[in-house]
Amino acid sequence: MSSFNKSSVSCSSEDDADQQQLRRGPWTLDEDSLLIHYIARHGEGRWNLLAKRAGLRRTGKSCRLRWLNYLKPDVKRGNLTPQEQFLILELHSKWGNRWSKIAQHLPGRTDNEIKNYWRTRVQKQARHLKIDANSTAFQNIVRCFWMPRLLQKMENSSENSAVSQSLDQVASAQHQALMTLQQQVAGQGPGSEAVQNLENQEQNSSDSEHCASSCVSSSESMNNYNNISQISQFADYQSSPFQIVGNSDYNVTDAKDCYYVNDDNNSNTGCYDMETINQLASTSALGDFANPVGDCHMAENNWVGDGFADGLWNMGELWDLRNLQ
DNA sequence: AAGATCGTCAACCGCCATTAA
DNA sequence: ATTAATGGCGGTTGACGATCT
Repeated sequence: MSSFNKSSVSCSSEDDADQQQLRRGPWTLDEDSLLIHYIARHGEGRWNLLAKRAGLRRTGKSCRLRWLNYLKPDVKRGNLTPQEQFLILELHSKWGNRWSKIAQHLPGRTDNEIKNYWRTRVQKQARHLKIDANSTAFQNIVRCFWMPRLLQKMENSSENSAVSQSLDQVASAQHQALMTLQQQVAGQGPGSEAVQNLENQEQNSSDSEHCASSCVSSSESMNNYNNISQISQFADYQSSPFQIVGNSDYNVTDAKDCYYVNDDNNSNTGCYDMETINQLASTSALGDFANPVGDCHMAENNWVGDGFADGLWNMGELWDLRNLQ
């Protein structure tokens, strides 16, 4: 932490003297307490002034950051749920590194946290695969492997692990699925478009529902959302987590933290939130979605876990897959 | 057991947009 | 209209604990 405690050159002016006294680095409990109590009494804003009046030898920016990212009461801590991870992946595919915008759709999560998640978990996988995290190939891998796994995980958790598969079954299913994938990919031309081709092949399949259940594809992911919406049609509309609304973009309402998702073709717009996704995961219909059958069928429960790096990508097998590209 | 390496995440930095004077 | 202050955002850094060798 020594690098944070640089002392500035002494100066006669008052401002510079203040600067010299500014603290950096990790916040102490006392500082946290000062900030919390001051904001409780006077509210947020005017951060530079706040810092001075609260007796904090910190920059206004530092105070703001500490409050927004850590001290604010509604800041959620702990591991991101599969639902949250799913949303991050989906929203990032749509908006890119617009962390703040993405964070608006994950109540209690900060842009910093989401950014850290992306860099430490998602980009790491891209690095291991030696693929650019922004490449189409990687995005397709995310859609075809990661997101369905998250949905599966959501479903599994919603079932309270009542139904458990044996490890042998899981390993066998995944192995079989991978073999299928590899066969498909091997049949494609060279280059990083292999997975894309695979996905296209899926999309060109005559069985559109099968396709939808196999990949969560980005520009096409909205179609899958529509599939979810279709699924919702089977439910009682009063209690359905989806609502049809006229919004043309992702949006969030203060009242319900509800996500309005519209596809690019201006058809159905689904409104859903974390709870919604949870509910969906518990439906048998989504079960099909979350448990892809056929060409992209992967069934390893641990692919998506609290520790992403552990079993999520099954790196060796993805390596094989990548090498076939 | 100890050093090296890795992963996570809080915090900082610089830039830009907005607002107030 | 201009300028300084402030707020917000995305990128980056570095401390520290965990894991590996």
